[in-house]
Amino acid sequence: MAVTGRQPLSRRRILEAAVAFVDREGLDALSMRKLGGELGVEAMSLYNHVPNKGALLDGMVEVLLGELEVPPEGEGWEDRIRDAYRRFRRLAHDHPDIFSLLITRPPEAMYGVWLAEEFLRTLREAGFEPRMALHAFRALNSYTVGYAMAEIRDFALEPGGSRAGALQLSEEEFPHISELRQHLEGVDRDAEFEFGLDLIFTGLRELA
Amino acid sequence: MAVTGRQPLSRRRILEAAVAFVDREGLDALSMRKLGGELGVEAMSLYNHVPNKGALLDGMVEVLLGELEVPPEGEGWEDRIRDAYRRFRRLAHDHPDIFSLLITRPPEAMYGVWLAEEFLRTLREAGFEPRMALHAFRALNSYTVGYAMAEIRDFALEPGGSRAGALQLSEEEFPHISELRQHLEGVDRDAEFEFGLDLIFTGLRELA
DNA sequence: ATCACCGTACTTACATTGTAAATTTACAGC
DNA sequence: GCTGTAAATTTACAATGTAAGTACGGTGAT
Repeated sequence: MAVTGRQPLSRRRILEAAVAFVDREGLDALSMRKLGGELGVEAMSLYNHVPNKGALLDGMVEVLLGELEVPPEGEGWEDRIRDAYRRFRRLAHDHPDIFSLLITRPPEAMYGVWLAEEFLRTLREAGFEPRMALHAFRALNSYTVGYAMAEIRDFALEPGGSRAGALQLSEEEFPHISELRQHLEGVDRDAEFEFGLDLIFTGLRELA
Repeated sequence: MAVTGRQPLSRRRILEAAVAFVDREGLDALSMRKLGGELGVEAMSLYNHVPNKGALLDGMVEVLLGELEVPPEGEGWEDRIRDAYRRFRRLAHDHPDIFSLLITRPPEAMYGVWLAEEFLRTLREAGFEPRMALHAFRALNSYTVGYAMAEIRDFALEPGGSRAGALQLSEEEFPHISELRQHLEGVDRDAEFEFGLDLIFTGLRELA
């Protein structure tokens, strides 16, 4: 019987299906069998293109970072770098579970080299010493990764996650957190993220 | 036959054993059966004290944060806050896998409230408006979490992880990364972390 | 056309996992 | 002692990652 013309499996197709699946169902739901099912194929067939599940996860991170585009030149170095980090943060929104993978997994390869290279070039051209460029790079990276992760988890262990209103904590015991309540609704996360960048860039101008 | 006088199970004992086990063997190695074995008990016995594995993981995070101590008053607000974040970062070093859990898991309860409360009090007393205190809090949190995670993974996708020397990338393609090579050895992470805090505090003094 | 080959997909199998359900054990108060 | 209750065990099952072996389908050589 003629099989419905399913196109052949490939590493790329598998990774993309996995990303789509995880975006839809969450990382915990991902299993080789279900992913196979998604592609109209048995679980073991995947192993012809991916050595094991770990490599699959790494590949998904690879796909994720593949979505990043280098911002165009000519905006001035600071705006350019801000732009890059905005894009990076957007990845976290678009693919939260895969972004978490990026943070969590001990990396096999260096997915991000070219990205780092671009960043360093921009900073060097802006006049930073190599070592200072590295520090700046890491500071901005750390901040952005941390902020994005906090967003993904909805600022969970901080006062003011969306569910913060749900849990009742006594005003006497936690007066300052309670005080914040009213302010929390109105916080614009884009602006808040941007403010954090402001802090770091201001510091850089001052200290570098 | 008289059983060797094993002390009774308890949530606390289980959580602490789990933390110790994960510190030793890694998070992936943790299973209910092995943890039971660790305590001289069958897997299912654990369920008398912990509803499921998820709750176990949450409890481990709880234990982790329980190790945090509030820095003493009287150092001046900035040093006090720096101190708190140094301690926080140290948690990541002492219990890397559990620290990752803290970042990753969707939280059931707010472990950290009292910590946040303390932080906000300090900032408010230092003269920050509530909203600004929130922004500062989140910025510092994000940075510290991000930096600590990067350390745990050894700055993996950045130029300069410990294994960065291992992979060969052409100097023509990545000149700026290559340029950094020589500087990477000498980077003092404590100092680098501190520098990031400097950046943010400088920004705060300037912008707040 | 036949045959050998080889990569891809499928089948079967197994150890390990989390945990539900039923059962046994151990100890408290009478 | 007997009984009630909490804790520990036993048994069981479905789901997982993946090793090993098998079948298949297309390509190139004869």
